[in-house]
Amino acid sequence: MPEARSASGAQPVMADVAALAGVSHQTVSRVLNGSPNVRAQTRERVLAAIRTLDYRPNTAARALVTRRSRTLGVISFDSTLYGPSQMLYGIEQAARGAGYFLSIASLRHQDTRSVHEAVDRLRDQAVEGIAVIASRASAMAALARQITTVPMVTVGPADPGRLSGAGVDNEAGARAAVRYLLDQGHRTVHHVAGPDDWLEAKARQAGWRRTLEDRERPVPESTVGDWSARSGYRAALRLVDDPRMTAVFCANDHMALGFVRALHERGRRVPEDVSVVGFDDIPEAGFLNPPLSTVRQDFGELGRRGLGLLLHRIQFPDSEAAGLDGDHHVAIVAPELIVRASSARPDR
Amino acid sequence: MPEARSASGAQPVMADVAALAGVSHQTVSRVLNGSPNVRAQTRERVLAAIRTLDYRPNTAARALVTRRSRTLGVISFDSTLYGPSQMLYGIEQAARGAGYFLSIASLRHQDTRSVHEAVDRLRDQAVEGIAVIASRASAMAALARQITTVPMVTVGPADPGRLSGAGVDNEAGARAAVRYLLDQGHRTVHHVAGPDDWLEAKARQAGWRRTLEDRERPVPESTVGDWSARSGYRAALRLVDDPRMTAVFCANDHMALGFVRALHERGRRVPEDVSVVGFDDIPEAGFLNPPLSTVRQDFGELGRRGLGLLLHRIQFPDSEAAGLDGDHHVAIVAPELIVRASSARPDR
DNA sequence: GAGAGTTTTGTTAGCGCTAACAATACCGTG
DNA sequence: CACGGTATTGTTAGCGCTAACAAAACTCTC
Repeated sequence: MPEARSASGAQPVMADVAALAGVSHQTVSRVLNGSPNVRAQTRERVLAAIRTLDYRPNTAARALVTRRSRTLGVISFDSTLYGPSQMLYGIEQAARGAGYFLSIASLRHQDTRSVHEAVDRLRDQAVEGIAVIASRASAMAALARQITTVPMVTVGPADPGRLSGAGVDNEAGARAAVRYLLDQGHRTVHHVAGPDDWLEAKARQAGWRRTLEDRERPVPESTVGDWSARSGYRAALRLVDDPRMTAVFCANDHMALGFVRALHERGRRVPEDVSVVGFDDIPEAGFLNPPLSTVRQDFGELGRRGLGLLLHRIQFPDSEAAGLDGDHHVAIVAPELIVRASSARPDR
Repeated sequence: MPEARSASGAQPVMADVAALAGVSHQTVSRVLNGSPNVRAQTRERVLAAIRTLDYRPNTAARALVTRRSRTLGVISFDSTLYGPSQMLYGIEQAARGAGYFLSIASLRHQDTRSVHEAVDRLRDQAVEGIAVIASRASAMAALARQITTVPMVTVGPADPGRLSGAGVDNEAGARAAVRYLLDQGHRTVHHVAGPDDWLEAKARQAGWRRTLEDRERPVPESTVGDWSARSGYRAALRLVDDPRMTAVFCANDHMALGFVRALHERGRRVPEDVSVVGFDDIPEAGFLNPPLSTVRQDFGELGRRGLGLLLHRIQFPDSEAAGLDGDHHVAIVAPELIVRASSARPDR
């Protein structure tokens, strides 16, 4: 006979299901957890009872006894950038596919303290792993220093030597962009870099610089922006009067479009007078005025790959045993140059 | 004397802290939960022990006994749109401020089944409330129909009569844009709408249409896009040869920029030949070619307001007692017209 | 059809915490 | 200094579940 509780309005518990199905609660648990040692007929009865009561196992009770929260955490940033939200989506998909819940902690600042707070917040939640969509060298360093038993990966820039993670080969992307511009016949290529402290910015700048050096071209001073269209606009105002500037590689698309805008205002045509190449391939890049040549990164894939790495690490904790200097697995995703109308041969 | 466990490498538990501080575990619990009836000196001893052991309360155990998960859920969508990620960020901030964890469930499709799956997923996690960043009328209807004891709010479009939520007054924004264009001297205003099924799209279209009707202007057939720059581009190709088209109101900025691009390709100047106004005010809107006039919405504020509503609902469950047709609280955020260079008086 | 092996099911304990109550310590008063 | 009241601390039970073991119910063999 069913327990008294079963009729009440409260959430049904396992005992209610057991009573309705005429079995012990342990048998219900076995059905729920896919134990093979349950008679098919019994399983059916239990499943029917579960449906009847619309029973849902209590996650907290389960987590308490199994010591597994089945939750992963993501640390992300306030950002109007296109990339992070795409990566988050990729991560969410992968987490769901693997049967994990996903909890997020976003940061206003990428400083050490905010990062620690976010990690603490997720640890309080007993997440089994953390994916970090971070990019500031300082933030990454803070993470690497924070001793934690929770597996962690980074998603975004490839940062070999610190934490494992999935990253785009930013340097290769930058090289491809610069090489292409030089091949078009430009004497050299100017650069609008991202903020100093960002790994992506550094890698893209390094790729730009090395390509010029390899080909023995003059290396103009690079300008630093903050990823925003506004900062690209400002950078252009500083460079626009230099007649030797015929090609610019901007560290992201938003700065590139701001750059283009300023050139336009000052009467320098794109691409006839100046070629501009961006980075990211935001969805609207092909519909800007003019359509923007850029380097495409597959952010969704990045998120999925990063999460794959994290899951692996959760499953085989020993793979991290090597420690901080060990072989951190880094999944490198190759970027792809997309040529559109904002770049061309120099017009002379 | 400390329990045997305390020396082991495992996570410390409350009993370990109690042993170290020389009190009962209940006193530790009291300190943790801010009970006033603890002697200051005792509290200090306990806090010291907590720090020494780096103790963190077990969320699962807590949730099990209190029946509160201290977790909220967000349902969001795969989207390259600027709005959703901003709203998510606003929500996260507000949730953190209120001491809640935030769990996300994203959807590939906005169909009924996906929506139900997402809700189930969050319910499995025992979230105390759900914020939905949704916009499809069908998805919203599915939500409203899904009987759940979990409080729910929507964030994004104002949808009075169904679920409570925070929304932008899209119709007012559209009216402002159209009124402005008419005031500039345009005979009428064309419209590129968002997808049929989206509430924002409907509201903006309604605002556009009514404003024209109020002023007894001809109402051109509107074109439907999918929010993407590409669809704006295509819409423009269909309209570009109509010489009577001198002003266009696009339902979002991405379509607007695609629209501008197509006009440019076909040799129609913006704003001299055609004025274009968008909606959203994406951060780069001011740096497009030409800078885009648009209607600004404060997505972050929207997220915060929505979450505020949700928290209220969690605290006072009765406020929803009115049922589906009752007084749903809707926080309306007013949008703001931003005039830039993509719009002007008709040039004739 | 008895015995050994294999499924299938049931019973018990306990995960780490808070709620409820019980017990003590402390306070000022008459 | 005994007393009632209050502030502080301790004890016990149980949240809903799974793990470990125990018991029962089937097999199959000879």
